[in-house]
Amino acid sequence: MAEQGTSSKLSAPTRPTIALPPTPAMDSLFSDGSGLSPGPMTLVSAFFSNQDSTENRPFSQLLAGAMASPGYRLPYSSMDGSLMDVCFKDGGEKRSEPLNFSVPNSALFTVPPRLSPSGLLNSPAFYCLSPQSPFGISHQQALAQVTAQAAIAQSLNHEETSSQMAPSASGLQSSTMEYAEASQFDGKNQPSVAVDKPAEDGYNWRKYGQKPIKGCEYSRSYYKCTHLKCPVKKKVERSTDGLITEILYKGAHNHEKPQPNKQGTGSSDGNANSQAPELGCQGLTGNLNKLNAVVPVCSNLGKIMNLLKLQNYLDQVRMRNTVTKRVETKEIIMMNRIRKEGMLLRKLR
DNA sequence: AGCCTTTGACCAGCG
DNA sequence: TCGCTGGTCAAAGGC
Ligand SMILES: [Zn+2]
Repeated sequence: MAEQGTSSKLSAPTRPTIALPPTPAMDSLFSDGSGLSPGPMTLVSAFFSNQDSTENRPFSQLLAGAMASPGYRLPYSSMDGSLMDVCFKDGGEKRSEPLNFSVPNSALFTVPPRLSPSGLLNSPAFYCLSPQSPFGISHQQALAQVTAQAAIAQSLNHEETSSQMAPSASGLQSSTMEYAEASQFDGKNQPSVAVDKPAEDGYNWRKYGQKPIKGCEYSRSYYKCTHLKCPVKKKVERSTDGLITEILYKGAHNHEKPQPNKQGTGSSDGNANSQAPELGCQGLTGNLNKLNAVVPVCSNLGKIMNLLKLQNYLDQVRMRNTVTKRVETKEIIMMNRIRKEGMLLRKLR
């Protein structure tokens, strides 16, 4: 498809992608709340930013900035210290260059300390950070390692706390059902090889195709949500070295995230990462969605509502993190072992 | 047994 | 019409 080619190529040819899964919460965040209506395919990308320019602003200023600026973006700070810049854009619009560089006046703000870094660990953004896996292992093994990497990254990163967020206003009001992220990172604390599993977003995915694209410079994997009658698909684009360069979601889930004990039956996507039930926040989110349906998102009030939903989502992420850690224990052991082996290999060389 | 990934084939859109 | 590219199907095999 034409709309994704430009973004992936220019965004980060050799850089991993992080995914922002279309969870209902996120759907409510970045859509008009209409829910399931599948609009025209839209390309939205996110990019890591190498630069560490950070304007630390409280959440209150975040609100002010959102109301004042026509567009804003969401740079997350990844666990390995790299900065992940998440951008959203209205549907239908093709983009030929990273948004980070095209929105000079965007309001940058810091993620409240309540989120980072532990909360960020399980954020959709961070889900995508983990996929670079390492060692050319099987999907199943990689799946397990995805979460392990997250935990390890957390353990290795105590100093990195700066996180910026500045979602595009147009993105927040976008009703499109497909979005993508591309990213880059320094890779210092990351395994050098990507994993086939693109992201742990809490849903179960079944791969149904893979195609070499762009003259075999990239390969694209196609996934479907395994939930019954769920139309959501995602495409994961990887460079030749296996690093994820782009992830595209299409459609909206017509179901909640599977419960931890229902996620897959053992060996597939989304199993490694348990999800806490999105209780507590769900009601508020739902109410906000209803409000949003009444209040046009283009208005300041609409923007505020979106930001409240964003804050709400971050709260969910924080809650989820506590549950995930337990599940990750085994993977942590495995990853530590693999890392030791990697260090031995390096010494041998 | 069930669900997954892999992979070649097939199809549609486009220039 | 032809060739290219992207998206999907489905058989085969693995876990
Ligand atoms: Zn689904």
